[in-house]
Amino acid sequence: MNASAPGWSVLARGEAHDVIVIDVTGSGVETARRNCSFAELSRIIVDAPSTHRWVWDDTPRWYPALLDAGIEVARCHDLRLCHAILRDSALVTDAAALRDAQAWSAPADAGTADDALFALDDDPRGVPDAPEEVIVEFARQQAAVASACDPERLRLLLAAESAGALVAAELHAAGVPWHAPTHEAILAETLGERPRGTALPSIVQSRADEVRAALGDPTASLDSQPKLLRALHRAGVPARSTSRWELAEYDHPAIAPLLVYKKLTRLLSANGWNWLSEWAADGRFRPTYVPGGVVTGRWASSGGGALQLPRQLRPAVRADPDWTLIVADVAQLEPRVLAAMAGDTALADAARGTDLYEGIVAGGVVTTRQEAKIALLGAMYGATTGDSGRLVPALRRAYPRAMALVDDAARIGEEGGVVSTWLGRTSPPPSGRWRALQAQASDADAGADDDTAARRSARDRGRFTRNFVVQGTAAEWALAWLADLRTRLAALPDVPPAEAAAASGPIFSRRAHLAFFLHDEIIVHAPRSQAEDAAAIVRESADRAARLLFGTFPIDFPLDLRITQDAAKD
DNA sequence: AGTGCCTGCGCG
DNA sequence: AAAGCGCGCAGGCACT
Repeated sequence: MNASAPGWSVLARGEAHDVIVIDVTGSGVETARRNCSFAELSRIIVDAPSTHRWVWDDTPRWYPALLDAGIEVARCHDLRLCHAILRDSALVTDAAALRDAQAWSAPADAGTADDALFALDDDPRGVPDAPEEVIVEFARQQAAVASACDPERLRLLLAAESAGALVAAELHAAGVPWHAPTHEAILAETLGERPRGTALPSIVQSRADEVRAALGDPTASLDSQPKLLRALHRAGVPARSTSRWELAEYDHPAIAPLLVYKKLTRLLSANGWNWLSEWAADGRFRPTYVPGGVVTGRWASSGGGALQLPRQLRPAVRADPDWTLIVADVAQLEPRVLAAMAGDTALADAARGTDLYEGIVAGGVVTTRQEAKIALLGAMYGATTGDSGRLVPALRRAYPRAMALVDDAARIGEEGGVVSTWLGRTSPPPSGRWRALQAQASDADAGADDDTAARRSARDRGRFTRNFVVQGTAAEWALAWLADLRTRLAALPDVPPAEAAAASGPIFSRRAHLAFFLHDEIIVHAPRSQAEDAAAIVRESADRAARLLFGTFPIDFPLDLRITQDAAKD
């Protein structure tokens, strides 16, 4: 390889455990091919310029092993993720070849995360990794991009999505610094001392006793929804469900301790001592992130409930000694994205300060911040009734362009069409079942029930496509933020070995690194000496993401950012 | 014993 | 059953 020329290399798996490195031009023309060992591959990657792009079937099958060996990859093209985008994108004029290549439509498989590359058993349930198939798929994708009506946007999306795959692997490798003693203290204070065996912690048991006493039913089951419902009925509480919101409606002495009991058992079962020993025993919480796991382009996760960490446990996210956390989230990401997409300067004006909702109040559209918030959420989610639905018309008058964008997306969805994000991720077409339901309702002999069901499913789909364009574009903004952030953090110098945070692994123990990501929020774990630099990078990356997506349109994405020891909200 | 659905609740 | 989007997970339960 000519180390000075930015380029592309396709990586594939050869016989036994060797790797086939195929140098290609950006348009997919093959220029050189060779076999190598893992050690040789590591050397090739380290020696390549940072602009070189590594093309591979599936990031979780390559990158974890490289990270373990201390090798970082600057740029990649993840064929599985990009296939899914290109196959469905409305920007692509001819996706037939991609749709025919069904082997590339394998869903993300968390089981490939830790083992697949160089594993002894090769039972790849995922996408193909043989050289010929990988090369052909790459060529298909390059052709699809070239044929698109806006190739640059798609290239941006594919690069961002692939960078996200790298970030996901890095987040897993580095982990969230987790302070078990703090977690245990929260559990002890909230639930009571950890019991032996299967007994309930003392405070949980006390609340259960109170509920049963108030019900006059010493054997009432509190954990089985149907049994609890019957016990409530016997005690004169005619609830139809056992959800918190409904139970709170009733005035009965069992309700208050029951609501507490439910809250405590939730903490116990979701993030109790078992969770701690299973997921954070070594001082790091390492969830498996699943880039592209949500149709809108958001990430999903599997294992440990990474995307549901209760705020209550945030204090347990704590920097290592001599390190700090930079905790940053975007204020009102989705409405800002909507303003920019729609070119709605009135909404962008409202967003000018730090609080978009206050901006809407200041514009006289509604009278309180709370109203502004539920109105805007209602507009993006498709609320039609209640407080939210009532306030939406005021928004429609004040911000006609933004509202037209989401209203159009909803109408298209109701009619069975597809909608796209800013960079070209396109919603899936309606299912056969959905189309059949609509067709049935328009039959001459359709009954009123058919009609009702069809209208309802049409509106359901409209709310989905309405939200898709906003949620999906917000996810693109977040990917752009992450991509720039990881690159710039990677350029920070290593700190002296004495300051290393050993649990973060061979790469991330020595400099600031991403530790957590959740839709519109990131946590960076940084040596104290790098905290200010890293925080500046976090802010600058947000600005660069805004410009990358929306150019000169006057919208900003202010961060709530703090440099702290732990992630508790202060 | 394994599966798949339902309810409920955590997160954005 | 929080009006309205997107998720994951635990526990119970009905089914095979």
